[in-house]
Amino acid sequence: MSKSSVSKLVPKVPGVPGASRRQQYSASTKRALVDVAEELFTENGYAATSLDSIVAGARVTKGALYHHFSGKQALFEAVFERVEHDASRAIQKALKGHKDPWEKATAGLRAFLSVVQEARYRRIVIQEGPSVLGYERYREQEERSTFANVLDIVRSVLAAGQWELDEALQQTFARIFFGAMSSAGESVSSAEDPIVAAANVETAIGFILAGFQALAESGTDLVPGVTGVPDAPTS
Amino acid sequence: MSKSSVSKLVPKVPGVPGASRRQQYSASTKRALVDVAEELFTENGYAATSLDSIVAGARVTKGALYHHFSGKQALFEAVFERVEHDASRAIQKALKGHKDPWEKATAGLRAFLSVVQEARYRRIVIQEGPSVLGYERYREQEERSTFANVLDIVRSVLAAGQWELDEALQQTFARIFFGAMSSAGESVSSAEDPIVAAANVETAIGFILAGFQALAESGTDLVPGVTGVPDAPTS
DNA sequence: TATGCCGCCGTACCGACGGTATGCAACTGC
DNA sequence: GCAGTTGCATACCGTCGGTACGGCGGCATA
Repeated sequence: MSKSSVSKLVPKVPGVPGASRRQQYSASTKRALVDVAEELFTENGYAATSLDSIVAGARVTKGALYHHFSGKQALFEAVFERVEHDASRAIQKALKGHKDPWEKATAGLRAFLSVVQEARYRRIVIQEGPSVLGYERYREQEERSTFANVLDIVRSVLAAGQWELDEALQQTFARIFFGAMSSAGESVSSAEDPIVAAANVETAIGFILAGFQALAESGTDLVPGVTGVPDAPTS
Repeated sequence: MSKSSVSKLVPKVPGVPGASRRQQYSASTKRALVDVAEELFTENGYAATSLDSIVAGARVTKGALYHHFSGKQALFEAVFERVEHDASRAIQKALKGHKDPWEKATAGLRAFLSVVQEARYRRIVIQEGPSVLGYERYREQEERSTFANVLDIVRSVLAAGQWELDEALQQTFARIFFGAMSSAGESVSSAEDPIVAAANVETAIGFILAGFQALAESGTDLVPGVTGVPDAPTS
């Protein structure tokens, strides 16, 4: 398998019909490279995928690859951006129409759990993203897409609880939930029965949200814990 | 810098005084390899660290390396195990003496936040661990050390709330908290001011724990959410 | 003490991979 | 038609992980 998804040589870039013939061909090969790269990166990982195998799958040569991308990492980043973009779109779609923050959070949770079960998202974004791109670059990429969705949901929930938190603390909450759901999603996908595992995750997160609701109804305030977490040894 | 930590050629393995001269030499070089590897992996990452630079730092050759390890990945795994082991010990030490589950959780949280600020733990365990070892191997390594501590804490908290959950759900809670704290720790370390960032994390997690307490006092039960999260498209 | 053995490690080498330099052919604007 | 540019192929290089093999030296045995 895996050869079936390789795009045809015939240009078919319907998004840019006004482009010249040359530009259409160029966009077609570039797209073919990203397609094949996404497939192979997902299947074998970044390090185990050779550029030769990618260009062979796209039926071009390394000359074409290095014409469109500055190197292997840049190609990975193009794949990364597309996967992130698709994921973010899917989540946004699921959020649409929900007004109640708690329902919104539940819908977002389910959408995220669905996204995180895609092999390409787990492999490319969660597993290899931080390692290949470096954490800094990984973070700034992700903050413009999926993480932004999580942050949006978190803001809604916090606003529903009448808590007024500064920007940094909201970001912290979003980080926590994002990390929690990424890790949970990873374990869901590798579970024997992903269905019940996903249900467990939903139960657990739902329980945490229920705790938020309980605190909101009782009017409990946030107590800052400036108790001073010791910083790490400089080793 | 970085050359200062390279061990001397003279054997100095005080842990095994009964060993023969040969064995001492052997253990010394093996230890030197792991030391240098840990340092270089932490500083430059796995892929950007060549075996030549490692053996040069340890003042041996590749023959020695391949005598002690089956390859680069095995060497990384040795480093990984040691870093994980140290981290787990540090957390266990912090947990000692605490009887109240909530205090225990707070102490564990602080210990973890401290550990996760070590550059070697973030780089080797969190960032590159899943990518280099593969998620399966990463998980089984980690479940014997740091994750076990988190699971222990989670069990305590859940037991304090009188909730009787099955094993899978407890593991799910632990996964969630582990991922949350890993992600949070990563952002703490890369923050402009890690001190206040750590305080924010403590506040946020503390708030979630407060929600647990509120639910425990009100006797709220866990409602399983078998509402069926849709599984991913097979792409 | 002599000797055979084997653990420990050095040397030399290989194939594969990421990256680069260069050339050329096809398309485009004039 | 013609020069210039774009898009890509070909050939090549340096580096890296990994392997084959040899030898030196400690160590148990007679």
